[in-house]
Amino acid sequence: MPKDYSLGSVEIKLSPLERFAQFLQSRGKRVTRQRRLIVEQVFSHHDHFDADELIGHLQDLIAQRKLSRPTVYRTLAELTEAGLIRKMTLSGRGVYEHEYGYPRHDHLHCEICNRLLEFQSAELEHLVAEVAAEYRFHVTGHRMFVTGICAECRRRQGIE
Amino acid sequence: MPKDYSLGSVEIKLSPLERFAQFLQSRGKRVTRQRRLIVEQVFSHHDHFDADELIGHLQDLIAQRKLSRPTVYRTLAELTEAGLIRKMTLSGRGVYEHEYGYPRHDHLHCEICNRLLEFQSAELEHLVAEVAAEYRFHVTGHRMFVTGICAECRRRQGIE
DNA sequence: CTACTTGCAAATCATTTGCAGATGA
DNA sequence: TCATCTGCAAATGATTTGCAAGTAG
Repeated sequence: MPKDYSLGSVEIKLSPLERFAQFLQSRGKRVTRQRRLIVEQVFSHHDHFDADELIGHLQDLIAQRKLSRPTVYRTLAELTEAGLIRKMTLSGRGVYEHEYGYPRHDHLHCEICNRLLEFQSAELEHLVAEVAAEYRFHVTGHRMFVTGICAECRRRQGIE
Repeated sequence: MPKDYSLGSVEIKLSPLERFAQFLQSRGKRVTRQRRLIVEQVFSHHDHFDADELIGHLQDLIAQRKLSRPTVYRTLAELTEAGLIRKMTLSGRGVYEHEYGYPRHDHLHCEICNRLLEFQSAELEHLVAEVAAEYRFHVTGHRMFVTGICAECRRRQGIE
């Protein structure tokens, strides 16, 4: 029987915005219009994104000067600190994904379409623990990227 | 019996410089004094390094204008392309390690001392293959980073 | 009120590039 | 010879910062 590497979701008690508000409050920071707008856009759909893509989605607001590029960067950093999103670096630029409400997972990165597929593996977690024990290393996290070509791109390449 | 995650070395028939010369030739490129100096420094000891550290070691030569910063970057790119070294990105900046003459491995990254420990795991390779098969993903490589605190730093922290 | 925020413009910082002179095969 | 290289200075591009004006609590 093949194992299931797919992802479900994790139950959450607060909306991302509520959770962020909580974080901000605990830091003596304020819930501003800009921060609200950004959180809403970020959590409007589950996807990996970089700062430019996010800014692209917020283009209108930026054109109307309701929001600026630096504020987007500042807020992304806060969301990361708050644990709402997770930041990784792909070929030099920051890439983000939801952390709040999503289970821990790792990635398959397609070199052709640049997409990130997610998978979960209990064995991997176990293996990490085993290696760490051997090195007397205290694990706080891990990040695994498998690079290659996804099924779709392989098919497409086969055709072309 | 605990498993062995440590690394040996891989037998090589050519010195890094010879191998690089071969690569350069195949590309119609030249073996210059600068490229020689850089390869020699890079392979003078097994370690992880970034461009600045390497440039630091070559400081004298740079001061004497026998070598320049852009040439170091250019040569690092060529060495990577040649498969002599492997490039990774750690918090935004490029970090390199020997690939030629060293077995495939993954890393434990200490958040305190910033050191990279290497480990090898056949199980990990196997796991990657298994997950990839499930996704019909064609693997070309993988990169795994376990982050945490190394034994030395834990001891030091325990003391302080 | 007033400390935290923001937009703007300018600064950073690692890395890259254009180009005229230098050099390896 | 002469195409490839190199150093220099300047460009890049993502991200960050200083600062005066705006605003949440």
